[in-house]
Amino acid sequence: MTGIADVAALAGVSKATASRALSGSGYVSSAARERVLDAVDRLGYVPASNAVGLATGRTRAVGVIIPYVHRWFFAAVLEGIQQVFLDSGDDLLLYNAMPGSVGRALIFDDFLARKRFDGLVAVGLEPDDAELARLGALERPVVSVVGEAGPDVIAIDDVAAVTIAFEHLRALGHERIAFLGGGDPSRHWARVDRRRLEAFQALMRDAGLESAARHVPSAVDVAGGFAAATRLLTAPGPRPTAIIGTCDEVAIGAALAARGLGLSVPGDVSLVGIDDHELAVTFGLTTVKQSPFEQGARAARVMLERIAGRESLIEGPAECGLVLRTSTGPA
Amino acid sequence: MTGIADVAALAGVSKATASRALSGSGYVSSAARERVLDAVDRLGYVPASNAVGLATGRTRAVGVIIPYVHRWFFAAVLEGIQQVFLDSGDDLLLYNAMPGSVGRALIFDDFLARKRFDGLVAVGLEPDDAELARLGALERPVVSVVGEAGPDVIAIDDVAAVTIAFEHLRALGHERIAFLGGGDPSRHWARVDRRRLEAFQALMRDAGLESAARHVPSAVDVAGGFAAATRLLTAPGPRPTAIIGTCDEVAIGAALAARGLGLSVPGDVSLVGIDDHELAVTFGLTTVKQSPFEQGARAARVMLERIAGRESLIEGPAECGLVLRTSTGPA
DNA sequence: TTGAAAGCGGTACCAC
DNA sequence: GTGGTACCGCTTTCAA
Repeated sequence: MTGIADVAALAGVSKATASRALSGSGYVSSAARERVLDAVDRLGYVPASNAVGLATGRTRAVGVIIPYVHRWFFAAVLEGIQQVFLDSGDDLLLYNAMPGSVGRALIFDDFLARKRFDGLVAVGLEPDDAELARLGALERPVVSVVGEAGPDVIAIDDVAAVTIAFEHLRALGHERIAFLGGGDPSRHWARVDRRRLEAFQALMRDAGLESAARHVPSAVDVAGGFAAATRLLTAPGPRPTAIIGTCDEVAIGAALAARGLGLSVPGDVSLVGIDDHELAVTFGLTTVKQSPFEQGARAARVMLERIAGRESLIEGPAECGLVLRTSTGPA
Repeated sequence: MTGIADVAALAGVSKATASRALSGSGYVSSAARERVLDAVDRLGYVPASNAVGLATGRTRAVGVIIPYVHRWFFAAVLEGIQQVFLDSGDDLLLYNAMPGSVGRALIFDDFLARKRFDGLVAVGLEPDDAELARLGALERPVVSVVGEAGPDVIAIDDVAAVTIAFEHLRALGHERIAFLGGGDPSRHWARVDRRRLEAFQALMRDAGLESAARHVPSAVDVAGGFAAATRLLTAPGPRPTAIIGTCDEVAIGAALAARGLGLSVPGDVSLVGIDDHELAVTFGLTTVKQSPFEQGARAARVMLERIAGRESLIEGPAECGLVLRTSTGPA
């Protein structure tokens, strides 16, 4: 292995000078610097990161703890995070902490304790108290995307998102509106999902439409939305004229269910989601768009600030806004 | 920070003994071991991994280089890999190397060169020559899942998979069969996709059905399948009675296209995919199932062997087999 | 502006 | 069995 000693030797300087020349800190004559840099690429020298880490106390790595990777939202967040760290030069340690899994316990009990990172980005974590304590013990910055694992949180305003969907439907004249989601039996996404449900209920109440409100709990994925919508649309009594899905996957499930039942969208029932999932365009789904990729990137940038010891503020909630497609129409 | 010196002091032994007691190598009296272990959890001692790394030359981390994270297949592989490393105790470094991106170049030029891992799992990598050279320079084991970045490759046999789909359709009496995929304009998944296309063409030829074969290139996702199927099904001339999608996402796109055109599945057209995507069941898609999660897990286990210096063999291609649902029927 | 040397936190060889 | 000690490769005083 070629180390900094080799570089120093080839450049005819001491290790100390070589180190300074490379880190850019401290005085080095430009002549010396030149020779060092030259030696570096003659030898193809790459600093041993654990040696650097040992000496500086910094790891130049960031941890990302995330419940799933196979859901659209999470995958996009992860890619956004990665992109920023790719050009800050930080390595990314992945911790896939599925709620309730043994793996998750291992991560909190063992992996995080090793502190192989300078900071931790928590995505949709929804930690319990014990987990929160672990995060605190880290003594390292924690930035969250959706879910509240510390002071720095990046997420859309769920109430605002639901309000946008709701008002769009109201403007089209809908009154019998249903909400799919909230109370996912598997308890994932629980907090976000519940916030959205409560926002919906409040909105209906304030509009004097409380009795026209419907709600079917749904697992937060396509199959869940399909099942929930099937129940909703085959239930006795007047059929709702519009459905809000707690996210696009649920709304897409609802679209499939409606088609399966021979119902036309938006003729018989209008559909709105939240997300702007990659499939939303294929399904013509009207939705409240958000950008998980951008949220991940923003979280990563905030993390870089925190690691650098800067306390710059987070500038408000992440953006979201209506994207009109063909799944909504007049009541 | 509490180090091994503190543990040794509290246990009343030397650093050397403490180290031995913890690593389990070398002679330590059980009395001493007991006291050390005791000290460890009184102090909540966790070894500093970079110090360990410096001293041993091992990182206790594994890199995973993967083109995407937001596709079903890749996400599942990643989760499979993570699961195994979670209980081997190895950290997982993620390198999201999207083909053609600047990030990918950075990864190959800078990140990998740091060698912060004991081995690298390459998922669907399809590296070019320069990239392959970089991997070689790593001097660390490389295990691939789909794509050929070294001697150890875990993947299904694409020819076998296509043959299964083909023979299923033939048994139902289909002759005008189309293949969607192959020649993805974005050039991702290029090798796999092409292998499947060629297998299809050979099969049709051998069955004397060459002139009944159709082929429409498709991007390897739902939107791509939708577009390709729409073209195929609205083209002049006799309509194919069956379609093989290069993967389930493409086949699902085709299902949506068929419905959009008022065609019934499988009445007017039968559909088969490859994968058993999580949406396949919702769409009733008949498919050649494979398990990317299991492939990832297997790759991780092989990696553990290689890191340990063992040369155990890979036991043949990953499994795949037909899953019958409702998207295929008699010609 | 530069170099010697003392760590950083472990591991492992070697003598006792 | 156990302890002293020389590294692992780099950064960072401190003195020159």
